[in-house]
Amino acid sequence: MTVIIATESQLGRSKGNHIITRPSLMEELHERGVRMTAQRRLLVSIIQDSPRHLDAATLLKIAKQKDSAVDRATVYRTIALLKNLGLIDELDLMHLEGEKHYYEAKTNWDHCHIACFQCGAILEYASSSFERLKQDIAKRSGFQIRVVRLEVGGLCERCRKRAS
Amino acid sequence: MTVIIATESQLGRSKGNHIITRPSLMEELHERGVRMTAQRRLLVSIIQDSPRHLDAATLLKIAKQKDSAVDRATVYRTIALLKNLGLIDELDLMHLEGEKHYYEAKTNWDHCHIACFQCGAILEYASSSFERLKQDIAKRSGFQIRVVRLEVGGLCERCRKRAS
DNA sequence: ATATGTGCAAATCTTTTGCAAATTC
DNA sequence: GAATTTGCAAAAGATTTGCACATAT
Repeated sequence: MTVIIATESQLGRSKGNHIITRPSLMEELHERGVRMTAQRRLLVSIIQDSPRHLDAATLLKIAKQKDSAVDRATVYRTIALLKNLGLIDELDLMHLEGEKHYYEAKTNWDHCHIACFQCGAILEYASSSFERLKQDIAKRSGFQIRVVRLEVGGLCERCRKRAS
Repeated sequence: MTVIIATESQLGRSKGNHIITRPSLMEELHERGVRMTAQRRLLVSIIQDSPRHLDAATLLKIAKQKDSAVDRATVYRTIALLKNLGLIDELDLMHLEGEKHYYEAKTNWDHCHIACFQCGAILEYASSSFERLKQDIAKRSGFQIRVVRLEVGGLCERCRKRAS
């Protein structure tokens, strides 16, 4: 079971003085002159609007409800496209349910995903200390950072209390 | 506080005043009363001593050189055992070469892995800001953290300069 | 002696690919 | 019309599983 405690809705709140948003995938694609097909539009809008993290199989299932012709291969190819353009992030969510990958539209602030091994809840968390760490890493390592993935696994507050 | 940058081989140096070490897997297993077989001893010692990050197939290949009877299934079962006991960490290394997972004996300080998309170099990086972020996350989320995975992808200094 | 671990071979799950037909610009 | 994308079906890659036999305590 995947329970989402704070996702986009709450994530879009504020982080200090800053607002966390998800830039429009469609616009980004257009700006980069990417050829748009009906299926791409469909898949992209599903990813953009999904309230939960989608894996390839789920994305396919949802897409098929609108266009039964959509094929697995197209889903994977579209994911690869978006990933290579840096428009979506790939997550494992600590492999709580198998080895699949999950995807979400990139936010203007990186955030981490915290998964509860007990109940499967996923919490999203953005903080300025994360930003500071990124700066720190970039400066000291000399790397030009393109993607960051921070995932945490443990026991959520409720499960921790229940266990003890 | 000082922060160090190190590749696998250099990891084990120092982090400020602290020494980064990899506790003995064998001892940990013994302490927990885990039944030890010849193959477990072999696999565990390979993981413990490996200077690079191992994926299941590579671990199998190395193990077979010592004991040709070792089977893939045993490798996966041993990895699962160690992972569930929290004795090894699982990494993706940004999927630079396929979807496989890599494993390493846990260190007493969490560290992040930075991968160069261009040349494939992997840099390991431990810092006090990482520790601070972990504290921050634990406190704010109420989670009891068990595993942390921070992976970064980008261009290393050399590739960045070469590209421009 | 009993519980646990292992090899084998087959199955499962996720992702990728070659190619002819369809679509976009 | 040329270049790109798609469906299909097959392949590939990574990991898991059932079961009879072997091993550890």
